[in-house]
Amino acid sequence: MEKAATLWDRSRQAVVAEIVETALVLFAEQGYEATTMAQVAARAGVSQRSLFRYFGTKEDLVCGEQDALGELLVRAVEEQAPEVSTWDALRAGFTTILTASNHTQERVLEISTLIFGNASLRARYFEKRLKWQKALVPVVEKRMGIEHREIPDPAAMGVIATVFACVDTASELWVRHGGKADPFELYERALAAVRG
Amino acid sequence: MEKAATLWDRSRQAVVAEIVETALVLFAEQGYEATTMAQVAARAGVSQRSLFRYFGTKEDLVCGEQDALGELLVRAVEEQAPEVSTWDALRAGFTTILTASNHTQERVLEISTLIFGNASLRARYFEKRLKWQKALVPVVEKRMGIEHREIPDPAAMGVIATVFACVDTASELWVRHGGKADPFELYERALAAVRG
DNA sequence: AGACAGGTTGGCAGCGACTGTCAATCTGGC
DNA sequence: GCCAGATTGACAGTCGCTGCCAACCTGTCT
Repeated sequence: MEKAATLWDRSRQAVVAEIVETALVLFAEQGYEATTMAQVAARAGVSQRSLFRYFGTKEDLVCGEQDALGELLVRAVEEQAPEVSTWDALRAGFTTILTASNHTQERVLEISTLIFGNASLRARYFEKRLKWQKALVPVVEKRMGIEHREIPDPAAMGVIATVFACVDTASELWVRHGGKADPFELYERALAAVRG
Repeated sequence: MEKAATLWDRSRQAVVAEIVETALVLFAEQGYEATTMAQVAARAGVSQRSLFRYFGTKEDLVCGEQDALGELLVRAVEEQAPEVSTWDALRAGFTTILTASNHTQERVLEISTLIFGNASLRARYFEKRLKWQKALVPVVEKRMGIEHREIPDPAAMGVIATVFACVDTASELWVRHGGKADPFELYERALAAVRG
């Protein structure tokens, strides 16, 4: 069963990757909004119904991998040594998911540009971001020595939200510079302005 | 023409307010998602087509006034004395729009709870927030003594994004406390944790 | 008063994202 | 080869939203 499951998983993963690829081509050709799910299904050679079974929403065609990245982020922050400051731990987490991404920089830029350029994709990304932030709260609280309650502490939440804010700032500027800027430096400059 | 226009505006505004009221009642009864625009139109006594003319989207039934608040925010920050720090100027802006809102605290809480509890409303709010942030960039750059370029400076953007992050943190916690907490104190605690 | 022009409304048909359902098909294990 | 379970595809339907057109209401000019 083990081997069968993974084999099946691999073939499914290949199908998913191929669908994503055709979708991205179509989005690049005609734009995200102007491309219908029917078109994607037709060109990918699956029925519309199956397409919606693979990707629950149109946005998932672009943002589908973010769940995995979120878990990775939380784990990376968790595994930072206790003497590392909260800020450094969070930055390390983001460094991890950036380097762990198995895409070329061009692909990341393409997808980021797509996301930043479309309202519903931005919304989708934002929702995922919120989940990541929520998952980080206990980790950061522990690191800051704050006891966990049902309603979190504003300090922990504020720090997390701020780091995400600076990451978003850096990402947006990186996209607007067409990838021709160092995202880490942008992040550092944003955070430096905040922390004085 | 002056008087006629305002008279007409007033009647239209009354219609809008009444529609919003019936919509909020329906949302409270059955939830946001489960309420269809057809239901709102029927109970408000207008055609579905006209409902969509008053409110371009379902989300606008809840988030409709945010455009005006955004302009108010930008103006308030702009009008702060130059010797006021950027952080204080931004906080003053948010204080302004909070006190300028012509709703009772209960109504603000009701709407905020609705928004924080639904993904598409959150998305809508987030989009508006992005517009506010964008509009604030030149104002804050000027205040920080940064020359304005086509692609903004990460320092200004980071500061703005951080203030919004802390405002969001405070808002969310305020909602989760059922309004039984001081939102300003929550904001101060979040920002204090960030700025050390 | 009556015709005329402007904007407002309602109904209808349609699009696109998304879902439930059910039959057809494919798969792995006996 | 056959059966059970999973996967797929086709179809119809819901809901948010838009374009279009005819009806209507309002104020104006003659």
